[in-house]
Amino acid sequence: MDRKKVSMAVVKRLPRYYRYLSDLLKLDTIRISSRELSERMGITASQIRQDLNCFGGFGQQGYGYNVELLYKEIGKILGLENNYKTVIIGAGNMGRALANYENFERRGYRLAAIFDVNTELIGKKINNIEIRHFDTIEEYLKLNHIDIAMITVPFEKTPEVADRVARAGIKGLWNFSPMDLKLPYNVVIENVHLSDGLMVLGYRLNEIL
Amino acid sequence: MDRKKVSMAVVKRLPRYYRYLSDLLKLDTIRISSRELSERMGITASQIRQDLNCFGGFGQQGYGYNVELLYKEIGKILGLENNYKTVIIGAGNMGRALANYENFERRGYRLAAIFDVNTELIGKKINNIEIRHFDTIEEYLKLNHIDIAMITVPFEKTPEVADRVARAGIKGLWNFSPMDLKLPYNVVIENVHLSDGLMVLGYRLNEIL
DNA sequence: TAGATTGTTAATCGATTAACAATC
DNA sequence: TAGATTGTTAATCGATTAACAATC
Repeated sequence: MDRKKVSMAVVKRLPRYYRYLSDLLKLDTIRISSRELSERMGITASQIRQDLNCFGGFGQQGYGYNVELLYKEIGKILGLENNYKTVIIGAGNMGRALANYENFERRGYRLAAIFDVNTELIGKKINNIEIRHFDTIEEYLKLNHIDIAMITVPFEKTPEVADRVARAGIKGLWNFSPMDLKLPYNVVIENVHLSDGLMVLGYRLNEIL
Repeated sequence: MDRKKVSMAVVKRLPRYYRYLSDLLKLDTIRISSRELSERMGITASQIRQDLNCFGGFGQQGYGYNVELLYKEIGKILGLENNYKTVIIGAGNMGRALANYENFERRGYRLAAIFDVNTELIGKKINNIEIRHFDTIEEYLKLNHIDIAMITVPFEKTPEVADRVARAGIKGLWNFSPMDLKLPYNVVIENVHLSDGLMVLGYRLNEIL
């Protein structure tokens, strides 16, 4: 894939397009114009056409976009056909929430195992996925091809856990601790900062006060 | 507060500043220059000065910024001194995760109650907060001043639940379902799209493949 | 005072929107 | 063919960075 560099602003909008197209598919919509989609999504038709054309000409003049085709193409762009395999590290409430979150599986992300240090949990299952001891993570990653680790361990443990998993050769980390995880390895990191979002809500409430 | 309109780009960076300042405070750092902070955060010093000057001149020439003062000022800007009161709706894994998330409380958000429809849960407590039946939500909101409802109910239930809570006069909604919640009331909504973040991670992994 | 660093203006860069020729 | 709508270029807008005078 040697397409020109696409800006993060565009990339961050792709999952949203994907979601709206998925909804349209469910409504058995065959085709949609950029104008129609723009009205649903509350953005400009121009932006939609610009965004999509970063990746190719998926539409047809005079017709618009075929919903199913566009949906599949965006799925490919997002790498969903790689069928990423994931593990969750930390079987606390957040880990359990993620393990039960149907949306990931629907998008092609497959959860392979859950890890924790609590010996009482080892061997039990969450959503039919076995909980293993974190001490066996290196061995597990050696034997199984895993793409992404979702890290939902307590704040203080996060750097060490991330380091061990990255060393063991994982390619992507999804970090749920309120810190900007940075590692000296060639690993893609996405940080989820839940409280940051809450504070933006707080800011907006404060504004209209 | 009649300051000029501040762009969302700036607002979204505020919680991050707040977090870094909190870390500096813990390290007993008294003062910091925009250059020093910029190196820690991986952004330009110019941007930091621009951002902060949307809200006032918190620094001092030749000195930099007093960490504690700046921390408190950003806290005020984010509305944290309003001591927002929150409720969680949906006592599933995500609801429980949020109820146990210490970071919110530390930021001044106080959880007042949890609501669910599962009668087996009613009266029990999570993190010492009582679970109440969702049917009593209107009554509860009438008797208690609540600012924000965190909605962690199943996808299909989300629009109805949001509607009821908004009608009952809540001011802010924090939505965890993978949909863009929109309501015809004067209510501030922040949507958390966890899977969107995961898909951006997937995109980035796919890029370096 | 001299050095440091802000606050702020101006320059640059990038992202969004508008416009329209190409084409289905 | 006529109408619709894309793909794409050009114009605009906004956000980031650079520069420097003000000032502690």
